[in-house]
Amino acid sequence: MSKESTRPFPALPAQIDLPSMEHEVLRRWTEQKIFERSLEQTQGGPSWVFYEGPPTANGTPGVHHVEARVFKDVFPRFKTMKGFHVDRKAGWDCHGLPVEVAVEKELGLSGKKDIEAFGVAEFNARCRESVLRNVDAFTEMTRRMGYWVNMDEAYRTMDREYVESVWWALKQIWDKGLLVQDYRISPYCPRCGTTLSDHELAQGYETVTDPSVYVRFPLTSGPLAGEAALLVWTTTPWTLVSNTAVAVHPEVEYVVATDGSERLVVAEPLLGAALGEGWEPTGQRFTGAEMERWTYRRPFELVEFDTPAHFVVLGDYVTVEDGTGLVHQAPAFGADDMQVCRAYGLPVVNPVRADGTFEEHLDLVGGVFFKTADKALVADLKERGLLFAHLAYEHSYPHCWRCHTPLLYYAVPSWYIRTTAIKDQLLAENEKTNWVPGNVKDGRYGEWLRNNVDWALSRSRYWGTPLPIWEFPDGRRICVGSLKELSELSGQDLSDLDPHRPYVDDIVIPDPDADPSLPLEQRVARRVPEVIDVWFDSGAMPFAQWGAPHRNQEKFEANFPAQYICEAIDQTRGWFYSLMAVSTLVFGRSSYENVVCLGHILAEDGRKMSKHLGNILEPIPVMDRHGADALRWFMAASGSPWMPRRVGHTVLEEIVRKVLLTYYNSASFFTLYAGAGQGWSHDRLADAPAPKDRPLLDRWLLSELNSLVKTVDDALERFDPAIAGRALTAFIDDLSNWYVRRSRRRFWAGPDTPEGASAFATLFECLETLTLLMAPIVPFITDHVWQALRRPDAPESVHLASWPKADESLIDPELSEQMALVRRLVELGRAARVDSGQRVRQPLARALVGARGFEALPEQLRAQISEELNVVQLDPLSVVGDLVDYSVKPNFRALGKRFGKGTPRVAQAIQGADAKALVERLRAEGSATVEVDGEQVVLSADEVLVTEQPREGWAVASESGETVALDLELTPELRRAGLAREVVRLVQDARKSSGLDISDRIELWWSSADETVAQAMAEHAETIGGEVLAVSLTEGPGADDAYEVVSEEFGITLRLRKA
RNA sequence: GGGCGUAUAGCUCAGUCGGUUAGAGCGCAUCCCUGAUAAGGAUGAGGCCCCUGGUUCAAGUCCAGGUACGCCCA
Repeated sequence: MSKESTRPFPALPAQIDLPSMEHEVLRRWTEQKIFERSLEQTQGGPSWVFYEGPPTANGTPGVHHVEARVFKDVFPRFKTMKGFHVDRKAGWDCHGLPVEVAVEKELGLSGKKDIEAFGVAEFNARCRESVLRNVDAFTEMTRRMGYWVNMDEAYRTMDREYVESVWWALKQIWDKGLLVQDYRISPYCPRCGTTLSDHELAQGYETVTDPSVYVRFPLTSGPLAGEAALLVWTTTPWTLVSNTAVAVHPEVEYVVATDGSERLVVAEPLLGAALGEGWEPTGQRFTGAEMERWTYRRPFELVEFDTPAHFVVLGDYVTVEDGTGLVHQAPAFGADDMQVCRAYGLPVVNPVRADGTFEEHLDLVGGVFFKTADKALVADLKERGLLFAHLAYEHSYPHCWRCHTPLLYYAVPSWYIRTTAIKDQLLAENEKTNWVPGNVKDGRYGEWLRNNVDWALSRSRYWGTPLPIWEFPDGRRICVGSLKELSELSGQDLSDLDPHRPYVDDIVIPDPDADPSLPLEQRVARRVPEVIDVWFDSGAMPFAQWGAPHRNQEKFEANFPAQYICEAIDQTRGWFYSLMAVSTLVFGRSSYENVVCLGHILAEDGRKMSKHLGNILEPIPVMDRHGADALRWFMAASGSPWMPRRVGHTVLEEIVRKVLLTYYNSASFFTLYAGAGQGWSHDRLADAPAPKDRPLLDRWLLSELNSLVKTVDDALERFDPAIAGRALTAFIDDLSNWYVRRSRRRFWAGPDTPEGASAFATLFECLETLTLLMAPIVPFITDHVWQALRRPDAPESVHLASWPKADESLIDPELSEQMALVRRLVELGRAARVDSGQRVRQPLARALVGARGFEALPEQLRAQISEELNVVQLDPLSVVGDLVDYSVKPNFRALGKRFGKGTPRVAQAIQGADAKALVERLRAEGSATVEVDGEQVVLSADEVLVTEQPREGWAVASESGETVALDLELTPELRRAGLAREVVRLVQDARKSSGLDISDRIELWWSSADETVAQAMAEHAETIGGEVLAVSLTEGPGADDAYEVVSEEFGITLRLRKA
């Protein structure tokens, strides 16, 4: 026997302050380097790759950040316990507009002009600083919540090595011809001369009145050429100058209508709304598809078109909500227009200059501000007889949030990645991906992929990865894949260059073949001004986190692809997409196999958390109040993680009480008794009876435990910790509120008795395994409990231990069923007790039970019922014979299988049969016949549900065909036994309130004027003495210094003192 | 406007393969326990399973349509 195995069993005090326990555990993890050791320990094992989706280091972390971080922690811990090596490299997303906006606010700047006046170098330095500040806040939260991730070697998307990797990837895409420049329609403020982000756009909607004009476009080809005109509606007459086409919906029906003098084409559903009174359909009708490529005469001949245009095109986005169902197309001023016209190879004609005015040379509108031009244009249309109607139209139109200038949707040259070229590949990669929950794959994400549009990559901003494209004055372009390459091209050593603006903008690439007599500017390539979409940064993380391929190429290869990633649902079009797209573009395959997407976290009031609403829950204060474990359990195992969930103090308190403290109290109970008296130690496990030789209660718990291991393991393998959590909660409840409660006496008896030996072994084994199973979800409390419970040769931390395996031989479904019946019967008995007004301490003579399976219950299980209900005898209801009423119901589940359509008739026959006769035959012969439509049908016992109830004189409770009836007749003997129980309780109370230790022996005196009490005391002296650890039990007043209890209710005075 | 999701007790949520007495926790009411005890437990009340239609011997569960809400996108 080793020295350590004889140590007194360490106690877990009944009271525990969870947050301070967690701080202590955190300290120990750091001191003993538990995380590092868990990685070393699995070094040789198979690797399981996890990618950290970098949180945007913008703003401080909120509880919603805890959600994904819990999931990012639970599965790596689980896999680690299973022997996998799970490298966990943290990362921070550093670039992007939100960072810029925050810094702008800090500096009191407003817009790009301000930033440039302030200086891009200084501005970007401030952005970097802001990011670092927030990284610190995230680091602290991450540590506090127990998320094990290597933050010392975190990747940062703003680091030189990272940017270089991104450049490399862009060059791969460039080399494949998929990185191209094209127009992009962006909201644009002509006064500020800048495009606006979606976020800025949302702030600037104002209600304005615009002209609403209906214009005739006379047809020049097709069946209606020269006879009719298309009627087109627009609220932006100034765009008619650039009219390029007219879009119709392919499936909408268009009709020709006439007022007797002219013919117009409109969508049928809008006929009345667009034309008003006096117009009749001519009967001619066409689907949109039939009208494709009909040509028409354009409204204005002010600008040149170098390619054929001005015909009908098909667009799915056309609606018949308002207007005429025929939509004027000006691709320079509308995203839909751009997309539709591009598909027809139509040109992008844009006569509006960057300041919002029309080009000077144009007739009618030259030099006029775009909005101001409406008036002259409408007047001209009217004069030429093209204007059909002119109304005022009030609607909400975006304005610049800064200067209130109406915005222009404007074609701005922009860089795109032609993801549409790899769409099929993306769909194929998605097919191979395991999505949790599964519906995202074909739903939200699949839908997004199927409607894939090219990735608009460039941003006209400052704080981002600069687009590494250099351009010569003659238009030749070079895409640069590394600083080394840039050094070679530029002829200077740039290995220390900060690859951000403005420094990178200063690097020029000389043209070796250029005529040296030209001015310098004409002989060098300069970088294009844009930076790239931050989503590309994060999508590049599989290789960029290692700086690959410029460095650590082998690390990248060993960690690609990932087995697991996880973020909230809003990342479907964000990181989930960029990660898959970048890898598919560069390597031809996706970079992840399993992806879990979580629902959002809401405030307790069901709304989004926002400063404005004042319903924000700060993560660290929450964890310091309820504990990180409670928050982790909530995130992992409460409700359904795929759905939006509300978090607040109430739910967390419930988790603490219901799950964490119940678990902890069971462990604390165990250590209390294991440390009492002679004590229990791990070497006793070897002496304990084999599981199959233990009492049924123990075998039941071990059966439940091993089922639990299977359930939890299976659930975690399927990335569903909520299922695991529910099973764990149920087991904890079984353990605490049935096993421990029913076994108290055996623990009290100590580990030296045969029953005690089993009880200690069983409870220890269950707590040990339960602790392992809970460890990935609630790593603090489990490691704390582990310290008290662990065997001498067990690892120092539960997180260094191995995941348990289920012992299937201990799973006994029949026993499980039987115990479930026992517990249902106990509940019925308790209900009957409550009805009868007889408290449980008063023994009753007997209970009668009517329930399927009752007669087959082993004696040990019946004893559980009679002890729990405190009845002397337990009998089947049938013993009272004629005093029982029977009722029968059809068991549809069983009947349905056999009779199908005939089920209702058989069911009716059962309900109509003589219940008593039917039951008696079923009991006697195992089958019975009923008549159905003149035929005899033989029924088996399980096709009929029997309920039996005694007629009178009993306290009865009955549910779902199961009945418990209590005999309420009290004999004097039973009353005395009840009194003895009351006395025991009084003494136990007194022991406690007089401060005695649980194993202290006492001297006990009693006196009573009641003859019945005296008789009870005499009769039950031995039992009472044993229960309360009395070395003596004497009638009389007792010692003066003894502790006294007087019970008027039972007419007895008791005195006790430590022996 | 499009896509996706959700709707079950006052509240938050489970509900397996479709089976006829739909569950849990919180809250509420009434109690119990008092050697796990600043805890714990029992019992009870409380249901248009969103609506309409369909499939089926049988629908909270499957199908279609609608309504409401949420998210993403326009």
